[in-house]
Amino acid sequence: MTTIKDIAKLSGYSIGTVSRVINHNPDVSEEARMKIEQVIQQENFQPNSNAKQLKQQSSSAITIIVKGYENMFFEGILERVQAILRDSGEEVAVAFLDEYANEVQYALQLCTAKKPKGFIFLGGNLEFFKQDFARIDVPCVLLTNTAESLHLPNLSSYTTDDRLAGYQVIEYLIKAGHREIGIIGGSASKVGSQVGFRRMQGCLEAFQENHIPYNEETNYEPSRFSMQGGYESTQRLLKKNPKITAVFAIGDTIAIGAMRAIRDMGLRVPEDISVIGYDGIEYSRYCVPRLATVHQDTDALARKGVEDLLLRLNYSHPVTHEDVPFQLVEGESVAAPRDH
Amino acid sequence: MTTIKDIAKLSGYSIGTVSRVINHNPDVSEEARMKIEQVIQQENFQPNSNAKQLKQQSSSAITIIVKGYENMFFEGILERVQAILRDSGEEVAVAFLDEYANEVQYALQLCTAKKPKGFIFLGGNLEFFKQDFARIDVPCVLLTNTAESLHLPNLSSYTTDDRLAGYQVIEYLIKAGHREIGIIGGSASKVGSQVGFRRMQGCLEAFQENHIPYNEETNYEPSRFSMQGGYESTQRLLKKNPKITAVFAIGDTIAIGAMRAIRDMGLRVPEDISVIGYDGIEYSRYCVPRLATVHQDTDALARKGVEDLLLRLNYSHPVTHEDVPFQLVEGESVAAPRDH
DNA sequence: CTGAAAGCGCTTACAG
DNA sequence: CTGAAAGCGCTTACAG
Repeated sequence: MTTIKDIAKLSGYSIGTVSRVINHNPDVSEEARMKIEQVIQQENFQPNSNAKQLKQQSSSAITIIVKGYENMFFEGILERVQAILRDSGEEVAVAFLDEYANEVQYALQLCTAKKPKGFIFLGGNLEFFKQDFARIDVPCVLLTNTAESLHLPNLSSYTTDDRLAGYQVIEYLIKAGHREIGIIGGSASKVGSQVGFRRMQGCLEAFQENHIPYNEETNYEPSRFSMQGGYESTQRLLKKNPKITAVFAIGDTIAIGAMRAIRDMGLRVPEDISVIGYDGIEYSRYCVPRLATVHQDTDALARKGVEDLLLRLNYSHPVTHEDVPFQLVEGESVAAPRDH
Repeated sequence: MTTIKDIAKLSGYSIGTVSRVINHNPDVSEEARMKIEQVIQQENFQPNSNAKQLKQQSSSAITIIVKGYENMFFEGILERVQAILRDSGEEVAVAFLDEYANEVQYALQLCTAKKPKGFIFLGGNLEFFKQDFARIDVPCVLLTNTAESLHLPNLSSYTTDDRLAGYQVIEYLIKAGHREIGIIGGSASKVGSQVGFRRMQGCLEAFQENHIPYNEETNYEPSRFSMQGGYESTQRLLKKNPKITAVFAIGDTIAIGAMRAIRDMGLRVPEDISVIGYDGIEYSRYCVPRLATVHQDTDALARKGVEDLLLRLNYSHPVTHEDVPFQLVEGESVAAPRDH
């Protein structure tokens, strides 16, 4: 293996100077830089990251923490994030956690064990960030939730405007003629920091503004972000409230389960029950019927998140909190209710 | 941060002995071991992996290479593999590659750059392994393809018996009454080492044994492992051969695209065209109609692959090549052809 | 069974 | 602008 020593010998400079060239230290003569870079090129030299990290007392890996299994939406972002990071030459570690696990606690643990140089959270519960994030001292980015209100010094966040999107979904269903609308997904709305809470807030606003009654008891059912969760919750919801004509599943994965449940109850989508999802995963464009949904801009989320992290990793750059645009896709799964 | 030095001081032994305890070296007195382990416990000491790896000249990360994007089947395995590895305290890096990329070349690159201590390949082209794998000297496991015939000294493999499963799929369709069967997916069958080739082999055997004509020109269409690939290929296939009454998509993701394409051509599944997939992803149980498919045992694949790797990483353990059982799931997407 | 010591490949004050 | 040297935290012959 070629080491910095070889490069030093070959270039005629000391390893100190070679190290400076590698790390873009400005205190190197143009001449030395040229020569050393040429040798590095020619030898195809890669600095040993273990040695580097040992000195710098940190690991080279950026860790991506994904909340929830079988979450196709997050997996789409994950793939993008990983690809961009890889192209930037960064090492990427990935951890999948249960959607109810404490991701900040987990990150904290990793910090003492492996000292990653940064984190990207795919999904996150603000409550956990409020409690424990202060002890994390590496740059972090939260995707699909906003941490603006927390004012943490090393946490950026990028998200869809969930409140607005939730509002538009309900408005859309109301305009289609629905009055008895069910909502599925997320934990009980009291838990103010889970994904889905802001979506729910937007929904409530839309109900109020349109004077449509909404009763959490009869029109809401919590669900995990999974097909099975959606399946079971939908059955419970429609059993306890048979008047419902439209269902808003706050994740496409949930919506898939919902559509299957409706079908298994002998009803049809959208003729008997309309369904609208959230996320805009690829599958929403292929299922039968095509799913109405809120399409989140996976690409922008991934790109902005990574750019932000890289910037803050390498320079002193302020944290950012930004909404990325979304799009309500009409699909084929929403129709006017039967009676209208 | 507590280091091995602190533990040495606190326990009254030298750092050498502490290191031996950490690494389960048998040449340590019971007394020393007890005392040192107690101090490690009490201080919650984690050895610095960078220092360790620097000495041992390898990185601590096990790298998982996933071939193909939006491959829900691989993502299911990935999540399992990652979780098991994490519970074993291993660091896990992940790389998603295009399904046609050269994964061995990529692994080779990583070997010089980061020196991972092992690889798990999710999907792999045997051709690439044949060409370049010899230069990889860390333990590797290939999942969903068999490398038995390659006789590589550090490559185990676990897979479904694709040939047999392919055989059973065609047999099943024939028993259902189909004579004009289309196959979608994989590269041209000449490329003998891609996923899908062995599935195809099984299909051909079944056709022959049952004296059903099969013509690659008119009954086959290649496709990427993606919904869009499946969608487009199915349209091409059914246009060039309208007599087809059943389609075998060699991946569920492809099958999803196929079902959508059939629908968009004004036909119904399974009334007009039967569809059967491969993989048994979760979604196959939720789509409408439920997808007939070959259910691969994700869990066994993940578990056996990881166990094998860990064993070979920590002890001298021989490579293994094993088939895991599969199951043909009938679903709702296959029916007798119209004319029968 | 144990300790002292060399060394893994790098970075970074320090001195010049 | 450059080099010599210390040191990051660990492992592992070596000697005893």
